[in-house]
Amino acid sequence: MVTKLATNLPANLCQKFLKTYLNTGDLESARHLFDKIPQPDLKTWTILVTAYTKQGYPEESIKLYTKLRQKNNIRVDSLVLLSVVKACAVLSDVVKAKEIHEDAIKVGFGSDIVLGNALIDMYGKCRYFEGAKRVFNELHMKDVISWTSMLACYVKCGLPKDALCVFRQMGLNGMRPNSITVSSVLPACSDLKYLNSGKEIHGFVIRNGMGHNVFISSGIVDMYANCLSIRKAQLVFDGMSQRDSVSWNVLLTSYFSNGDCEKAMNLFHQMKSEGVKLNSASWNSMIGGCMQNGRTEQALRLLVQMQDFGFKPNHITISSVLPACTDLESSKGGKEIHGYSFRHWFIHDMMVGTALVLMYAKCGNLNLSQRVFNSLPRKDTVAWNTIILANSMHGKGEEALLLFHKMIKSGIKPNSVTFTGVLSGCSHSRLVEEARFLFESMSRDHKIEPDADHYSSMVDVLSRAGRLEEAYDFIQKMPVEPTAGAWGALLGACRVYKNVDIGRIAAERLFVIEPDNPGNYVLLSNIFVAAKQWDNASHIRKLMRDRGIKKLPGISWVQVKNKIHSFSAGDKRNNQSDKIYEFLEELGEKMRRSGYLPNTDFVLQDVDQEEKEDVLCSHSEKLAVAFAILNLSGGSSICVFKNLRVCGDCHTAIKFMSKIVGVQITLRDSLRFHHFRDGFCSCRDFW
DNA sequence: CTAGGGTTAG
Repeated sequence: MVTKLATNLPANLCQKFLKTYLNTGDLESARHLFDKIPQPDLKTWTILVTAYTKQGYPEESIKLYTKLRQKNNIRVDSLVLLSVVKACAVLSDVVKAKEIHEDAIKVGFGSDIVLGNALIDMYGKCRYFEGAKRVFNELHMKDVISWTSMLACYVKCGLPKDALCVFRQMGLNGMRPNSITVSSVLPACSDLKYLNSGKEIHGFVIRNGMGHNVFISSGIVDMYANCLSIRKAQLVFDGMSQRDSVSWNVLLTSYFSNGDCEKAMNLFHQMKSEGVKLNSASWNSMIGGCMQNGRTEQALRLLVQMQDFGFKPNHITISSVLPACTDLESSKGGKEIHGYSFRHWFIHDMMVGTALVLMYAKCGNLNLSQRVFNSLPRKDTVAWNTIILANSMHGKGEEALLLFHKMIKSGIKPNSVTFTGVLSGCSHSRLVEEARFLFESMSRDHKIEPDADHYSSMVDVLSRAGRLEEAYDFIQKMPVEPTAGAWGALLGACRVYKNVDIGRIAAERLFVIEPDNPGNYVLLSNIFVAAKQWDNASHIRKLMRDRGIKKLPGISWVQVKNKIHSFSAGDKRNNQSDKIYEFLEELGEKMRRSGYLPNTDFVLQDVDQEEKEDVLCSHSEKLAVAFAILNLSGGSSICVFKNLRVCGDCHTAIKFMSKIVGVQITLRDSLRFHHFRDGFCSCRDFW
């Protein structure tokens, strides 16, 4: 009835009907009516845009606003902008944020402090501090909210130093921080581990009687846990006049981030027995804490318990527990979680989506990873970083580069992790010049100073490309202290390229930086063996014995019919062991005939040639691959996981296997994925 | 009318 009349109704009556629908929450009828109005005026548009934002449909709000902008006869005002700014903040969509900012400039928001503040907040939520800074500088007058929003923006963007700077400046400008300012600045002290600044703010809180605010006191607990000790944090917590669930959750999280899982568990029991009202966040803290401390199984058990207590896992729960599915060991639980996120529409949450992209990539399925990424409604920096990293992990350096350029083109700003991802892609695909260009463009074009990780990545790029002297030269000239990562990359390449001199230097540095890492000793010993320097090799092995360092046992595992089967070198525990060794021997014959030469440089023991070949034959990855091939039952691809780097001989052998048996073999080692197909590996033999 | 605590990437 109403919609039929709409074409004839005066504007103010239409608005009245619209409001009536909206008051009862009937967005659908409201939209229906709106669509029937021939020439809605700005006020009518604003009513609907605001309604969409308020009722939790930010996408619709922005869509409608975009439509409005296309109308040449209507100029947007600050009221409608305010609504759409809020919507954009919820979505944290930088691209849209910039467009809306442009519109706001046309309107001239400079004296509209409310719109200006909302814009700063929006940019903060989008993690785009440059935009926020521009708005902040353009504001003619600034109030506490302007300063606080700017400060919070810096914290969100990972720039705690700038946040503290804003905090000091607002004092100099005669602006008094309020309780929200204080609770926003505390995490900055926490991040920087600036105990003195933290104490200073604690003093300010006490002097101004803000100590009773739970937001603030919880922030102080967190600050002390990060900057000083969990004991001091506990003391402050004990002295708090008021505590809510969040205060308890903060302390709980602090114990976990201190690695004290036992204390955290105890605290959780205490919470239950003292009748503290548990909420989803308490369970999320427990699950997230267990995950960060490698207690995968416990996290999955808590996930079940949480539901027994009547709490539904939410998108935060899912994001934090999804990494549990990246090892095949927990793949069963992982599949359940995956199904759960589908059923509950968490797939559309950016963080869940991003965690899924990573999960699929880490499980060896780059295709699905890419598909989830493509289906993401919006892609932020973290999402792009993840897909770039996923491609790099799988040896797709060119794709990683392509994605990087796409990211820039779509208006998403790269951060330091982005460059770690692309550079690692370059190193796995031998893209030396591309990497050099990227590395130089970091500070020049993107204002990101390379850190130790980026320098290590460059060492890795040069090393894997076989430019060992250049890499060594680069290490010596780099302005930051070379990390174990840098020397490790160089040492690994020295094994591949059989360079004794540089390998020895790199290893000696590593023996100082990480004396307990057995991998370095093994690598150097392998290098000596390959160069037939038996004495040096046995010297290294003696060094290992003297220092009590044990070689980490290599373990490979593979899933066959929903069960995980794991293998160690020479393993005969599997009930198909006889068949496996028989098969490998048979296969070895065929391989030799097509040109395979066992490379005994990769054997540590002092045994004769024939025995060495036997040892090679029984490496865990070969056993797992053989087992998987024997149990293919019609399939054409297998996926094997190994805890250490793949052995060089196994790498060659598996290439032959893929050709002779005609299967696709995916092998994930500690560093990356190898995709073997028809006698070739995706890593192009630079593993 | 505008700002705050637990979650995602190495």
